[in-house]
Amino acid sequence: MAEPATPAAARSPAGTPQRDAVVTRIRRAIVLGELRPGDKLREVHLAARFGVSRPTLREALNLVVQDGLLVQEPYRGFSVTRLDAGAVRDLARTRVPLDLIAVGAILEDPTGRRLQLVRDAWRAFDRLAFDPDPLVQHEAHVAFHRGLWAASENTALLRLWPVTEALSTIALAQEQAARADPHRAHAMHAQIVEAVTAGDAAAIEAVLRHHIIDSAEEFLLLDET
Amino acid sequence: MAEPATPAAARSPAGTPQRDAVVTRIRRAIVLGELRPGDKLREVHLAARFGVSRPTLREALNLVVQDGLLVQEPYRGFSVTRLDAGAVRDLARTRVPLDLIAVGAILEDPTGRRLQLVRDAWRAFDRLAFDPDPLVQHEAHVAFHRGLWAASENTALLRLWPVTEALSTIALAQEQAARADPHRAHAMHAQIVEAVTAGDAAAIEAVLRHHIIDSAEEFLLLDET
DNA sequence: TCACTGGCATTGTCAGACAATCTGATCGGG
DNA sequence: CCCGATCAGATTGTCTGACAATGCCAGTGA
Repeated sequence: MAEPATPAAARSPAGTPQRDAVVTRIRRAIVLGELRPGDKLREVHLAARFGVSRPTLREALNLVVQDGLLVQEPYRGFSVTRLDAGAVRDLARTRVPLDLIAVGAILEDPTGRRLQLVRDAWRAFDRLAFDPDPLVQHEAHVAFHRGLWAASENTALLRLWPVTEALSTIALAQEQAARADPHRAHAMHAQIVEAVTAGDAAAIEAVLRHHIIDSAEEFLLLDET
Repeated sequence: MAEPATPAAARSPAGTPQRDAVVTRIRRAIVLGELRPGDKLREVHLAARFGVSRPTLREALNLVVQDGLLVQEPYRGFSVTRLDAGAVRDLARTRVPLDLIAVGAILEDPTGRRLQLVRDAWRAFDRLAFDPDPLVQHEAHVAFHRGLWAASENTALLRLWPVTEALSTIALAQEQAARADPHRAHAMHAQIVEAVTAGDAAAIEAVLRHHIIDSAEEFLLLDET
């Protein structure tokens, strides 16, 4: 009553719901490795840290659960998803055909607009690929792949993207130390754009497979021996 | 080790949080056509109808949003997802390759366990395909396709399933009237199981394509003319 | 040593309230 | 008569604070 020196409502940035801001901060914490796969999340602690109430925090957590970054067990709480070696292999094997669906749609477009979208995605990535902030690097990398799917203008693919992105993010977060070399990622993406522009289906499949399977292999080497 | 003598479970299955029960009821309402694509959902009304508080209801709604059955616009509320003709076509085109990934993994398994899982899914479907309750029919149909993906033992595919299922459900709900003929679905699924058992890749792709694209066409004929 | 029974920490849920925002209808001006 | 601005009601987003349900762990007794 007479002591609300800092009312929580004072700093609500009247625009986007706070919940979405919390979602972003949770994602960031995972990408940055502050929250590691397997970590348990305690609601009161996080709510205090983010300056929101528990109901709002829970809404945010549930959102993150649904695209796979977190898992929830009833009455046991939320924890960061942990992928085993098989899951990473499955992801790699599944992503290639999905990327090929996207590329197929891009090449089917006679107007060339979709190809232009790919080039736009490339330019955006190119600008940020060597940013000093590793979070920016990660987001640029992810945005490029999302852009590839978006360029297909396939709405079903776009719906599947968040799940795919979350799984990939976890896989990367798991091997926090051996983060992918930005130069290699840049070169790989350049090859992808080049192959798509050329329209050579076989080359596209080869380079995509190389990029994705290779990333997975790198992870598997660390994880298992 | 006494049996779960939970009397409080009068309105929700033992152990599972009420929120999950609400999620199920919302899904059912959509499948049954009580909630039609495009309908707005008012929180107070639904909370009263389901006998839960608004925070709990919102948690449930957010869960359903994430796999695509609902959409949420800030300060405008939740509404049932509506797919246009292009989205349905995209979905059909995207599902075929995904199903082929599953089938590929099933055929790769030398032990035959995955094939057995397919047959299990078929048996479960066969038992319920002609149930008088249309909801049971729908769930049996969906469960068969999920079973096909599950039989691949590909965890990435399993994660993608909820999104795919939600989109398919919406597409079906949209043409509430012209519900698929259960006999045809039964025959189609029989063909799929047969082709997978035989291991004939070309035949599998043909029958899958036929089943999925055909369902989509049926929808498109109603929607567009 | 091991099964069992508490207590404690954490999650699941509720109720009511208030602020922020959207919606639709009314009203004044061109 | 038509059109845009304004205002009240309705709806969503969020908070506080509390209580119930469940899981976890330590202490107890056989």
